[in-house]
Parts: sequence; C-alpha cells; structure tokens
Amino acid sequence: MEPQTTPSFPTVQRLCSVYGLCGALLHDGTERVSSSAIGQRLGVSAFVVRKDINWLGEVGQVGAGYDVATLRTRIGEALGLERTLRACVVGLGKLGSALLQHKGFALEGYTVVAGFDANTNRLETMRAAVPLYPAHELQDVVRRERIDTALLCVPAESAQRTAEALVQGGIRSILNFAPVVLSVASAAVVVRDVDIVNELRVLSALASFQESSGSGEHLDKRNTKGA
Amino acid sequence: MEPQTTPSFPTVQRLCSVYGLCGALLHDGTERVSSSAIGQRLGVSAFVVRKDINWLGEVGQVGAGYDVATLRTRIGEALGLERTLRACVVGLGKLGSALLQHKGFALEGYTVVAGFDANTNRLETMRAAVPLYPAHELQDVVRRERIDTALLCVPAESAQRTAEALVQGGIRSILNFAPVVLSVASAAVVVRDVDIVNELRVLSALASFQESSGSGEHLDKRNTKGA
DNA sequence: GCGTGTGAACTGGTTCACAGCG
DNA sequence: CGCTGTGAACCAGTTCACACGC
Repeated sequence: MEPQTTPSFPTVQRLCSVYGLCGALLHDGTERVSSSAIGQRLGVSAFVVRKDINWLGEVGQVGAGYDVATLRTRIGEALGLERTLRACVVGLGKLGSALLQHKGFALEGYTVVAGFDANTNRLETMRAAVPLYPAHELQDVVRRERIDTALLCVPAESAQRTAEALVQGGIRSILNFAPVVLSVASAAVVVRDVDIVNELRVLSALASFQESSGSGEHLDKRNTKGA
Repeated sequence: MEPQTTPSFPTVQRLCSVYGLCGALLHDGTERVSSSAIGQRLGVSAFVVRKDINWLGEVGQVGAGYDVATLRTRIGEALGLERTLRACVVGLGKLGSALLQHKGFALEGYTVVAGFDANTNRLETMRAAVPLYPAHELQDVVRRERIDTALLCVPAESAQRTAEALVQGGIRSILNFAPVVLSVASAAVVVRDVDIVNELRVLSALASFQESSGSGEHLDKRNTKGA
C-alpha cells in the first residue's frame, strides 16, 4: 500500500519529471504510455523508468504500458505532490519579479501568496497580484501567512541571513537561486540550490571537453540533477 | 600536464563550484583554503573535494592547504573556463528578459551579444543593451555572430523546434529553461536542462518525506546537480 | 510478441585509512 | 601535528536478463 522505503534521490527527481510528463500527455489526450516512450521523452533508459515506477508498487498493465492518468495520480500520492503549497518570492530583482509574475505555478501545486524586498522604493513602484512586504517583516509574515516554501532570489551576500529569517518564521522548504550554498541548521527544512551561473560554467566545461575529444566521446551531458 | 581522463560528471560540477568559490574568496582577500573549508562551504565532504582537486594533478602544499589563486587558475585551465564565450538569450518573456538584463555574466566568462523573440511587437518596445532580432533570423544571426551558447527561454511548445534552429546555426551549447527535455541529434552540441517547475516538485516531494519521517531521517536533500 | 515486474550482476562514485611532507 | 595525496574497501544506482500476463 504505502511506500516501504524512501526512494533514492535520483528516483525522486525522475518520478517528478514523469509526473510532469503525464500532465503534458493528458493535455494532449494521450491515454496510455510505455516505459520506453517515457524514457525517450526524459532522456533516460526504459530500465530505470520501470524501476522507478515500480517503487510505487504495481501500476502498469503488463502487456500494454501504463494508464497516464493513473500513473500521474499514483506518483502524486506517493511523493505528496497533490496538495497545494503556499509560496513566496524573496528578493524582487530581475529574477524574483519574473518568478512572481509567472503564471503556471498555480497549475503545478503552488500558490504564490507574497513577495518581499529590502528596497521599499521598489515595493511602491511595482505592480503585483499579491501583497508585497518589506524584508524586515519576512519572519512575521511567513509565520502569519503559514507560508510553506520560499523562492529565494536575493543577492549572494544576503542569502544566508535571509534564509535564517525564513527558518525562524517556520518555513518548510527553500529553493535558493543565490550563488551560494545555504547552510541551514534545522533538519526540518529542505533546501535546494539552483545556481544558474554555475550551470553556465558546467556547460562551458562540457563544451570544452567536447571540443578537445575530437567529436567523439560522451560524458553523459544531460543530467538535470539539482539545477 | 594535461588531464589524462575526463572526470566524472559530478566531479565537473563540483570543480565548477569550487572555481566560483575561489572567485568569492579572492574577492574577500582570502589567500589560502583547506579542503575541509571548501567542503563546508559547498556542502560536501572534504574527501571528495580532495579527490576532485587531485584530478588536476598536485596543486596544494601538503601541510597548508591550497593557494586560492592558483587553485582557481588550475581549475579554469583544466575545464576550459578561462575563455569568454558569446551567448544569446532566446525567448524574451519574463525569464528571458531577466537573464538578458542580468549583469554579472560578463564577470563569469560570458558576453551576451543578442536577444531573440517571435513577438516583433515586444522587440520594438523593449530596451536592451544588445541587438534584438526576430525569431526567424535565429539561425542566420547565430552563424554570423559566431554565437557559442544559447539561453533558451521559449515556451515548452517551441523549445524543440527552436533548439533545432540553433543547432542548424552552429551553436555549441544550450542551457534550456523550457520544461521539456531537448533531444538534439548532433553530438557536437552540449545541452543542459534547468527545469524550475520540476525543482519545485522535487522540493515538495522531499518536504513530504521529511514530514512523514517524523523529523528524523535524511535523504541527502541538497544536491545541486543540473537544476 | 509486446511490455511490465524483478532478482542478480555490474559499474563507478564515495568513503575511509593511512602514508608523507611541511 | 595539520592537511594533502592516494590506493583499497564499500555501497548505491544502473544495467541486464528473464519470467509472466495480456
């Protein structure tokens, strides 16, 4: 019935991708899908797809692949993706504003309920669909509004300090876009770092190897693990 | 002298992070650093840091850690991060505009030289420091301007099609922000997918496990692999 | 026969222990 | 005595092969 063991981290990642893919497939009206088809769309082997899905228990019809709707539901239940979490955006620079205005989180289990910035000037001139608050109210508002998740888009210098305020406010998870690795004391808070600049470095490095290995070689490339 | 074997993917990622960290340390005026200090800042063990750095050959002074400047240079040389690549932003929606205006790529080995969008209206009303072009000129401009890298910020539906145009234009690497996995035929092109919505799902799943495992347990969390 | 479910082998990345130099 | 460099043990995830149901 319920998942016996917590799955490995890569498995969680891939199941989340499969969940998203199922959404897209449903949107297109596709009702059934095979492990190899999923693998192709996700750039992984059919083996791992089956292993991952199998962690959920038996889901597919043996000769005929998986029912897309069922698969999606089962993954959603097992990973706790069905609920809607309350999110906020902290730091309303270029990236923060973009995320704040992004429609589509709503469809994916998140409601953005607040924005924060240290620059009160910016708060006054910005138009937004949700309430904006000055940074010093961060902790209180997070607690009062029962915010689950923060999208942290502040400069590197203030990232650690801001994260600590979020934790004090009782946040449950943080998606960190600042180019530092946060160190959060509380084990009750989940943190994930998405460092775009570092992604560019990785890309540059891979391209560099690519060039020097005379058009042959392969080093997996891909790999969407952790931003 | 030169790297014998291509390092594993996780090693490349971490070395890129170390490279970035060295930059920050130099900025602070720190001249020497130990593997354990690096490990702490990056959220990994000192063992892996040493193993990774050791792939470069001997770098540190045995009793006294690493010289930050030397370390940075060695990593830069080995991974090909010293050169400056020419980049463009494709798709000037919220995220694309934010990236286009982001200062700081310049400091990290990238020059943004062009922007593209299918909406000509948007091109006219936008102010930007670099030339903007309509989407149908993508392939030609990429070739003419010798653009190495594309930051792909178009909607999911057009991502695959756009990527193919980029490849036709002779692009070397693509950082894809669209929530699909690109399938690129040419082995000469490096692709990396950064799916923010999927990161949110992963975060949600991890938080869910976190809750159900009664404040104990640990599932590595962290892990910045690939976004 | 196609395609899932799954135990067994395998690969390679991480962890550890310790040698050696400042 | 601290901290790097590195070979050996360990372990986890992936790959493979095959049984079984439609």
